Amino acid sequence: MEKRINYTEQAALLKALSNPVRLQIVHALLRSGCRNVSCMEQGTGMSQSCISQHLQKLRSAGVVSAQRSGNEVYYRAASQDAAHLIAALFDEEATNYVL
Amino acid sequence: MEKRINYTEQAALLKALSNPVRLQIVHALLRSGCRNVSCMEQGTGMSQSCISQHLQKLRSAGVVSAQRSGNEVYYRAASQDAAHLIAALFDEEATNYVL
DNA sequence: TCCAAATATTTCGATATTCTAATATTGAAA
DNA sequence: TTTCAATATTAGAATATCGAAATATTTGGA
Repeated sequence: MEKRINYTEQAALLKALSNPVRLQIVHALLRSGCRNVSCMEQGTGMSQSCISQHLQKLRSAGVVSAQRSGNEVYYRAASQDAAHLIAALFDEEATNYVL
Repeated sequence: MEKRINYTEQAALLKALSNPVRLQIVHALLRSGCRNVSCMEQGTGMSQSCISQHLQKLRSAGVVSAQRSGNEVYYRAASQDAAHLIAALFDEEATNYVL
């Protein structure tokens, strides 16, 4: 029974994470750091619009999910695969991650 | 002693692998499959020029290395980090990889 | 209702990516 | 030396990405 590999799909995951800002955002979420946009602005030094656009991409890739609470929107890492990948990338334990 | 994280650098590795053709090429190299361009043409269905250009990118990212032998050029996976990452992506053992 | 805070969306210019087609290079063999 | 097979390079069109600026939306509170 051969393992079926979809390179297009896996490449899409890599692509979603292949930007420094997005990578930092997801990593912070996994380590339970920044959860809303304004915090991510601080962390990355990018504009609100820029962060929001990156979060959009991450959402449509299924890497993060969002939940509104009053004025703010709380983001969470939502992909086991992404977590697994990032753990390997940074040589960390995925079991310490929050998702 | 905090771990120093360079998101730009790690994102660059992800980016180098974030294309289906490049991902398949590197995966095949790691599994000791295709080693020269003409074989990769077969495997991916892409043109010779296209493969060659992707190999260029992979080389400048340090993911593969090349060695000429007569008419042909043999490529090899050259990055432990990339191997580690791809092993996680495909849920395989990096110890089975060739590099 | 009106306003302010937090976030999202749209628009736009600059740059990057990807592929094909055409051409160049390299090495071996006739 | 000519030629062929393998690979590399260049050029160009179509499309995607990125970030800033401006504007829109949503929600809670005065």
